This record gives sequence, structure tokens and C-alpha cells, in this order.
Amino acid sequence: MKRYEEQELSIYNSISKQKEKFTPINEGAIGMYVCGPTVYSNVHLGNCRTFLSFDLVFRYLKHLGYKVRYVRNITDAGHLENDGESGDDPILKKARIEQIEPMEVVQKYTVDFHTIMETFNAHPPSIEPTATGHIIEQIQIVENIIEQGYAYEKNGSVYFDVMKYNEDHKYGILSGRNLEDMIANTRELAAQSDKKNPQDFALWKKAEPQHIMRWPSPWSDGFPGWHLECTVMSTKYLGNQFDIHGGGMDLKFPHHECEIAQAEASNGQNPVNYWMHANMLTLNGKKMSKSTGNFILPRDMFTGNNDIFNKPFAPTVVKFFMYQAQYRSILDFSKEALEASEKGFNRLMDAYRAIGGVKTSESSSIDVTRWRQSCYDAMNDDFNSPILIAQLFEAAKFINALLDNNETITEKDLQVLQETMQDFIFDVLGLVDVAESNTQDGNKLNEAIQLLIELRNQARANKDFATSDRIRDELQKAGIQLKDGKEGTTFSLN
RNA sequence: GGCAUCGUGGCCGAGUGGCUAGGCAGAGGUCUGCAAAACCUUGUACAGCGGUUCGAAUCCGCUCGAUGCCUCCA
Repeated sequence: MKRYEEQELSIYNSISKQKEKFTPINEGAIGMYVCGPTVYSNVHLGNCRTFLSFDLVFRYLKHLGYKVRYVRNITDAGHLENDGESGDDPILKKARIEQIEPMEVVQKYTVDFHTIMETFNAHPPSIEPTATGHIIEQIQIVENIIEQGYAYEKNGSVYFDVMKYNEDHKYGILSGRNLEDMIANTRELAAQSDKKNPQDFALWKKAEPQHIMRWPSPWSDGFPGWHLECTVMSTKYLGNQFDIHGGGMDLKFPHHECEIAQAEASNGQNPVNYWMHANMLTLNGKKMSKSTGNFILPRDMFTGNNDIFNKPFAPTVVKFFMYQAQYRSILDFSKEALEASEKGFNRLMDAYRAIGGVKTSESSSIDVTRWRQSCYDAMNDDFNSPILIAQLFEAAKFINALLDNNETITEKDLQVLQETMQDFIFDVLGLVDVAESNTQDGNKLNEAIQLLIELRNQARANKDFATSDRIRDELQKAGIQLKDGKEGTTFSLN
């Protein structure tokens, strides 16, 4: 279904700093590249936020009917820790500490990453290339950049010549930085550098003897530089120019700036039409970061096994919480905010599940078509998921009113309402009905509780409230909440 | 120091010139044997100061404060 023909999507483009009408290079098809994780440790929730932000983008573009090729890399060679004397990369470092093979570390954390993403019900990308799988292409692009005159070799390493590049291109167009300012503000460097200029960055780095991860190249046995892999893999699979490039805000400079420079230097084209940057998830007001220890792992979130929240939160609730903020806003994590989202999420799902009980009428007292478009309007406005969620809550309110016979709806409108909610809750937001999956795996439990509910109702009919309250209270202690409604008693698992 | 972003009611968060989201909490109500749950009703907030304007949370300036990047990081 080509919904994109009737919806006008705008995307905030980081490079122009404004929302722009989105027009793909090829009608109906979109190429999207997102910088993936460095697999040298478990992904924390901050990492997850970025990937979930782009999962929303991916899902909505597909929902609009676009054919999307979504490429997200796995950085398994590691970026250089610094381009100076040490030359270690994080993956190698970790491997030494744990006394195992670098590729073993890579494998372990790649699997972990995939598991977590699946737990969050995120769609896998169309292509997930690895840096180590593209060493040849990276060498080729380095050769190309040297040929174009924008890189130089020194002692077996190759550096990008930022000054030279800046003569006929502009270095800093994405981050708004000015090369002269950068040079003026450069602190004194130790005399270690092979670089002509402190702003130059490594394209290829000669490996020290103890460095295990190394590949032969025309310059030395070594390894590719920080920013090369994304340039190579994005253009290889999406072409020299493609539609969307995403990543975390913290990658804007220098990583994405360097990507632009590398692509321009090698083939003379600005590779990306729309740059999208997802903002950070903070904890205690500070960016989540592996190195500072200010982070929380998804698994500890789901099990409740952590010092910050002493209760578990379902993956879909965490995701819902994240989507209640727009992807370009900083979002702070707190117990209060999570609990608020959890309650809200349950309210929304209760209303959705109750649609089946709505009775239809000859006319509708609400404009369902207009409401439906307002959901699209929200997403069309740079993927404004908080507004979308607000619209879904409007629908929930309306459903409740219908159940109380305070509003009316036609059969046709009810179908539109139901389908639209289903589309946005499950297809676009990718949420999961937790309660439903709870009862599915608990058929026997379900029968047992039904029996208890019956016994309790008998006791109540006999005014034996001691017994009825005991059943209610004991179940409550066991984490099973009975809910007395007009249509009888139901229960939910906490 | 440079670049960038931000400061919204008790909390989380939308909103870029007038129509002033949404969720949670709080308060009141309906229901109930009592509760819980559920549902309904209810909130004029926008860091400070000055300016532009008929009109500003929204534009401009200054002040204060916070965060990110400038070193691997989503």
C-alpha cells in the first residue's frame, strides 16, 4: 500500500538544522544507514535508545509503503582508542583482559546485542555488515583518497589531510565547526605525532608488534582508522548518494563529519541527503556511558536486578517510555517516569483490548477519519511519537466513552479505529501486549484462578467476606490482582 | 576556551507568535459488602531581566543554570 502518496513526511535534517520535506532519491525506495554498536561490551540502555529511535523510523517508512534498505553496521574491529601513540582499539584491549580471542569477544557481544534488540521487538536491519568483513574495500578507499591528494602516508600509517581538503571543500559543515577555530583551540600535543596537523585523522594505522587484529595493506600490516568503515559500508550497499544517515548525537563530531570528508574526498559527492541524530538517554542527568559507569543494562532493567529501580519493567514498557519523548530530545531515566509510563501503557492496552465490546450505532459522534489523520500528522512531523501516543490516548478515552454509551460509532468507523490503533501500536511503535502474552503461557494458571474467582463469588453471595477477602488478599500477595467489573471479575498478573 | 543543544505546572514530556497536548501523581466523583482495579471530572505552567509586537512559553538581546561534543562512546 503506497500510503506515502497521501502523507507528507518531514524530517529534521541535522545538516540544515531544520525540518525538510522528505523526498527520496528514487521514488518509493529508501536507503538508510545507521551507525551500529561497537561490540566490545554489553549494549546499555542508552545505546538501545538510538537503535529504537531508528527502529521507529524504519517501521514508519515501511508502514508508509516504502521499500527500505536499512543498513546498520557492527563495529567489530573497533575504532582506534586514540590516534596517537597507543593505537590500541577497545576490542583488542578487552580480549587481553579476558584472555580470549578478539573474535570471541565480538561474537559474544554481537549475540547479546541481537538478543536485546529482539527482546525490544526491534526489526533487524536489511543488511548488517561488519568492519572486519570489509577490510579490502577500506584499503581501496584509502588508496583512492591518496590518489585524489587528500591523504598522506607516514611511517606505515595513512592520515587524512584536513587542511588540504578544506582548501576546496568545507570541513565542518555538519557540526558547524570552523577549521581555523579548531586549530586555534588545539592544545599542545606531544611530539609523538606523524600527523601534519592535529585535526588530521587516521585512515590506516600501522599495527604495533603486539597488536593481534591486523591486516596486510600497501602501507603496513595494520588496521583501518576510526571513521572509514561507515563510509565504505554505507556507499557499498546504498550507493554514493543515499537518503538517510542516522546515528547517536555523540557521533556527529568527529565521526560523521569525517565520513562526509572521506566520501567527498574519494568520489566528490556528499553522500547523505538527510542526517538524523538521535539524542542521548541520561541517568541522573548525565549521559549513560560505559566508561563512567553511569549506565544500566537492559537485562537488569527487565529483571529488576539493579540499584536504581527495585522493580522490573517489561521491555515494551521501557520502549513505550522512550517513545513518549521525541527522538531529538534528551530523555532522563527515573523510576517515577518509568512507573508513570507503565501505568499509562496498561491503560492504553486495556482500552485497545476492550474495542471488541463496543456496540455500533447508525452514526458516529466523533470524526474517526480526522483522528486517524492526526496520527499520521504526528509521525509525519519528524516522527513525533509523543504526539502520536497522545492521539492514541484520545482514542482510548473515546473507547471508554463508547463502552459507557456516552458516544456513538458506526460499524465502519469502529473498524477504522481498531485498524488504526493496531497499525500504530503494533506495526509502527512495535509495542507488545504484555498481558496477552502472560495469559497465553498460563493456561493452567488461568483455570486455577477462574476457580478461585468462582469460589470467591460464592463466598460473597453468602456474605462470607472473611473467605472472599482472604482469596483476594492472598492472590494479591502472589502478584495476581483481581478486578471486579460490571461484567464480572477478571485478573491481571503484576 | 570553541561548537552545539536545552531550561515548560509536584514528576515525565509535546508545543515556535493568538485556538495554550498527553501520561503519572494529587483532589473530587461513579462503581463496590468494604476495598482494589477500572472509568469520569479537575490543572493556564513555560529560568530571570529587558526588547520587538495589538498580542510571546514561542522572535531578539543580556544574565543565570544544565547537558553534549571538541579523546573511544548510541
